[in-house]
Amino acid sequence: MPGSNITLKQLSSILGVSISTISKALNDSHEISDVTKKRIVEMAKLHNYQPNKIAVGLKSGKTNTIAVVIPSVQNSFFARALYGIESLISETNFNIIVCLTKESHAKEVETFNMLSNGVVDGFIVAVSEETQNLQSYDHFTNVMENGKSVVMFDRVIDSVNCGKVTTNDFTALSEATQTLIGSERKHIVLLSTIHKLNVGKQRTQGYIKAMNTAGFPTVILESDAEHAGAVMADYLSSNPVDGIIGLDTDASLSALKAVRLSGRQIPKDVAVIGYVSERMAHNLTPELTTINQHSYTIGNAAARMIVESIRSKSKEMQQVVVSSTLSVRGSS
Amino acid sequence: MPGSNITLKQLSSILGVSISTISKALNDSHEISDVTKKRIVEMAKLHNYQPNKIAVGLKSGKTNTIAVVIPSVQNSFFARALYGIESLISETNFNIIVCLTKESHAKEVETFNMLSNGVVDGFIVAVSEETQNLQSYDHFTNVMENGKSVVMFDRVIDSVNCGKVTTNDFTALSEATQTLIGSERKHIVLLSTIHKLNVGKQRTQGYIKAMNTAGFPTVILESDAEHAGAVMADYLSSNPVDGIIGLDTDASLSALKAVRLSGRQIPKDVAVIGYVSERMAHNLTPELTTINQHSYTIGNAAARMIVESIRSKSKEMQQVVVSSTLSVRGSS
DNA sequence: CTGAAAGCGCTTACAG
DNA sequence: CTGAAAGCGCTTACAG
Repeated sequence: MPGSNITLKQLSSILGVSISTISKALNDSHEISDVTKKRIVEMAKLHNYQPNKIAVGLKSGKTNTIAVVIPSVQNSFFARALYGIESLISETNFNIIVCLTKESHAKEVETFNMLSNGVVDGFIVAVSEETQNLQSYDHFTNVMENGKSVVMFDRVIDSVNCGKVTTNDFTALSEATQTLIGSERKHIVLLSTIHKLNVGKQRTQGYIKAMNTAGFPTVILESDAEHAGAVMADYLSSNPVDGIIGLDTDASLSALKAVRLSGRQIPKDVAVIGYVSERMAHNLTPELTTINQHSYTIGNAAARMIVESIRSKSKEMQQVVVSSTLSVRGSS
Repeated sequence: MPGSNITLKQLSSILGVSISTISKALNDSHEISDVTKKRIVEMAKLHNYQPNKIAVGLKSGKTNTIAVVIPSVQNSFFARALYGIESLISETNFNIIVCLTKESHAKEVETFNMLSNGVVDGFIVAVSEETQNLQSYDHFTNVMENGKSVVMFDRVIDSVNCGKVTTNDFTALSEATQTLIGSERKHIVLLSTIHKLNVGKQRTQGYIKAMNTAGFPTVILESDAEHAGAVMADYLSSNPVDGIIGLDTDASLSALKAVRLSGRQIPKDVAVIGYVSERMAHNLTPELTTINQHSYTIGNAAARMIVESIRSKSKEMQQVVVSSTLSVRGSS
């Protein structure tokens, strides 16, 4: 079908029937007789008629589009969560617009303002680091006041009253720490490059709790991603260490490398547990024991929640927790 | 500002000025006097007026939205290419809709049909494996006939006359092979899990060319991702091998593992070159020599191309090649 | 310089 | 059962 897409108006002049009748027929209205319905549907198919979504959106006030606002897609957690979101959404009549904030508050605010009027029906968001630090949440409440649904996942703000999907970070870390303690480790170090994020704080608390319960001193090393390896190496050079927990991918990989360079054996001398993707865990030497966040499931749950929220227009906000699990491999 | 977004109509009744005047004032038309312009702009700001993008889109026939249709976002190449696309797009007044085909032809076709009428102005696409196999390209030509711009990257169809961003796969492989030959390797094996893709075929040709020139026999092992390790191990167990090139991430990781399990040393006994992300390359033991595709640059170029194409409405299609480079690390 | 009118492509009360 | 009219929120010729 060359040329631009055919419209109801054009169809109307072809068929000699009014636009309203055509619209109703194509939407299978009971008002229209089966005979004309059939005629219209056939002609529409012949001309490959596709309703203009923009026009439908303007009329209905719904766009069937959801914004996914996340810090990055390089991070395997977000990549896989996005996959989970997309998988669920693609089974509905919604589309997703993806916006990457790169941890910038300004970018996040701009995105919300840009999309809130007419472009999307709701937002799935993992809050940027900068927004968490600035504690500036007006862009969330503004769009909610304008009737848009909001669901946060992983990076969540307690004080904003929206849908939430999280993981049990506190418990996951406390259990992982207990596992190390159970295998006779005493000098367990925590390495983190995400101490500024709420998730990082939660995880750290879980570690502290388990260590306190066991009566062991806590050692918490915090650094940016670039220097994590050096920080770890430095500590290793003059302290006893028989266990390390990496709180995020950068910390985990840095820890492995630092131990390797120090000449110690994993897991004989030092056991390591970390956060990396399944695929990477399998390809490290030795394979890394990981805390698995089930990112796909988290994304899926967030998508399901926002679709339900938009469809039901209900104001009550759900909260879902997807538990992390420990996948024990060669490093512990 | 509680309640729903304010419209020109509401602004009009507040200010006692016609809708047309307000529209012109906000679009800074020279037709409007500075005095009223100022009054209107101030009031609009006070009420946090945001133009309804859907209405603007319907009127103008432009949506300022671009579809990015890719097989996956788990694959680090596509994740990083998407990052490159998003980075450029976010500096313009365009948005991106992301759709993941999971290598399914049906999903790809559905996406193009769904978005072609009114939702997006153009498509950036990396063609799915199934579409390449079926050689069924009508969904591309249809949207182009409807006036939408199309830019393909990485996964490209020669016979479709659209914008294209590719890499020099043939040359990159032939150079990588020559590098191994230059360091006295003779028995160089190619391992691939992407032999069904055009990129895979191109790369393989580059390898064959270099081996033929050197007068060495080619050995090409093809497998799905799941069995690549076993295929490689099997070959290693009864043949001389002093070099391996992995044509994709799965093949590269499988090759490393198979060599390791065979007890041979990398790079002393067997040199390995592969395709994995920079980050993963650094965290493998030994660090992997890689062919670096510059995915960010590729995504960036594709995004720039489609924005230019939409803005200029020109029909002439560009073709850009972003060269891959060899990053030599410990494995070769 | 300002405003009334038409129109983008639809849907949906309301008449007939 | 079919159609004319209004309207979603804008922009832009065209009048005045």
